[in-house]
Amino acid sequence: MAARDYGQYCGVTRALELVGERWALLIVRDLLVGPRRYGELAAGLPRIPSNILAARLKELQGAGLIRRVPRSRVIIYELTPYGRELEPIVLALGAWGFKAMGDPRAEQIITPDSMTMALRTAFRPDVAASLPATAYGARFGPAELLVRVDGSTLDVRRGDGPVDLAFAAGPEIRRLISGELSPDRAIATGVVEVLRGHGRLLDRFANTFHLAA
Amino acid sequence: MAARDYGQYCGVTRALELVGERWALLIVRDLLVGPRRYGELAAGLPRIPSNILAARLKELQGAGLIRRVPRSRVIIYELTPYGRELEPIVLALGAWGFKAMGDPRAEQIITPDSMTMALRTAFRPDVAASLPATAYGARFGPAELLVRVDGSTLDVRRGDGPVDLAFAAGPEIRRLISGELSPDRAIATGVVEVLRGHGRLLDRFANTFHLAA
DNA sequence: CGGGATCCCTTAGGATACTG
DNA sequence: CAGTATCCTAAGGGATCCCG
Repeated sequence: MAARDYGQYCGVTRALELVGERWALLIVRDLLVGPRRYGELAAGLPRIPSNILAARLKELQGAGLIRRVPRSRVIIYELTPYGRELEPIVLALGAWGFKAMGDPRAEQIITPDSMTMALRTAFRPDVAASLPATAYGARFGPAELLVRVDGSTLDVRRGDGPVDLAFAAGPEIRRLISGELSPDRAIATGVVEVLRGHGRLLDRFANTFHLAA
Repeated sequence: MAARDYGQYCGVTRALELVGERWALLIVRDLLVGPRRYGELAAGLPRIPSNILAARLKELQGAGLIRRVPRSRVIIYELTPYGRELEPIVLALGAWGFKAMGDPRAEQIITPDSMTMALRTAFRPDVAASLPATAYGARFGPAELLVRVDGSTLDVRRGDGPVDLAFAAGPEIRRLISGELSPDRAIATGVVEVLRGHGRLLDRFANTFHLAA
């Protein structure tokens, strides 16, 4: 239960003792999107063995990063304030790792929560502030996200709703975010399929969400 | 050799595949201080098995984070630009982990490189800019650091030199950095032992280096 | 002596099945 | 649905040895 320690009195080692174990930071990533039930976490991390998920949840709880809250017959896990302080770090790791993402391999999936965090990472509030409020419906495989940008604020949630532009895309969306692929070509090559609204709005999307590659 | 993957197409998972393995980020931490030889890395990470150190160095090299440079009969390891981009992340992890550091346990050590990174984490350039240039000689157990603050720049290196204030301290120095312990009381209780110069300068030190607990 | 490689053993982690 | 229990593999730990 006590995580393996590094034997050093150092902030970095302490941090790694708390969230350095395999899967731990991915659980945090998903909980940053919102409180989740055990089954939801398992669904968002399809390759995690259930015993490991259970063990990590206990460790994170013991470390004061998450709370286990019974809510009307079901149990939900949510981040404590201390756990939520990891948000900038997780986002920074996402931006850093983004640069090393090659092309997607067949077995690699995109989950709603990971995509939500990716959008948060790529969001450019200053750019968004100068654009009209826009709602996007983004479908990535089975994940349907409602992305609302209003001024410099971003709200991403699951499900759909009234949107200005609805589109479907595969993992190749990465090349749109990185600027390797223009919105025009993304549509022309079928990387992005416009479902509703005018394709021109994909320009706005690409301007609002951008990450260096 | 290929790190175990998470099966997700996501920046965070990619980052963890590159630096999420045990010890990896600590190697990066030490290399952020400067290029190091194999033996120096091993000395700074006393509990790492040598086969693991060798394996991590190969993985980090394969991932393009570090370079293996032969230099006049010896081999040194240094970060690539991509590896150096981890600096803000490592510092942020250090600051976050700092809050969860309890009191030091007997077997926990302080290494020169970890202390250097801790000072970088705690450094407040804006505060320093309004103070006179100052050189500190800080001894933490066996580690002797020369800490030079000039305007908003910080330079930490090993060894000593001409300083305005020289002091020795144990791991309890943490409580000075966090503000739990005033400089006066740090000296009075023996947490900090002034070796040279005027103890008043410890005020300046505590103002220059501060981390929330 | 620096820079590893090898051996053996322990334990975390993965796959799967099972239970309150 | 929310986890345990079990079994097995592979990564990590510790010591020692090797090679240029």
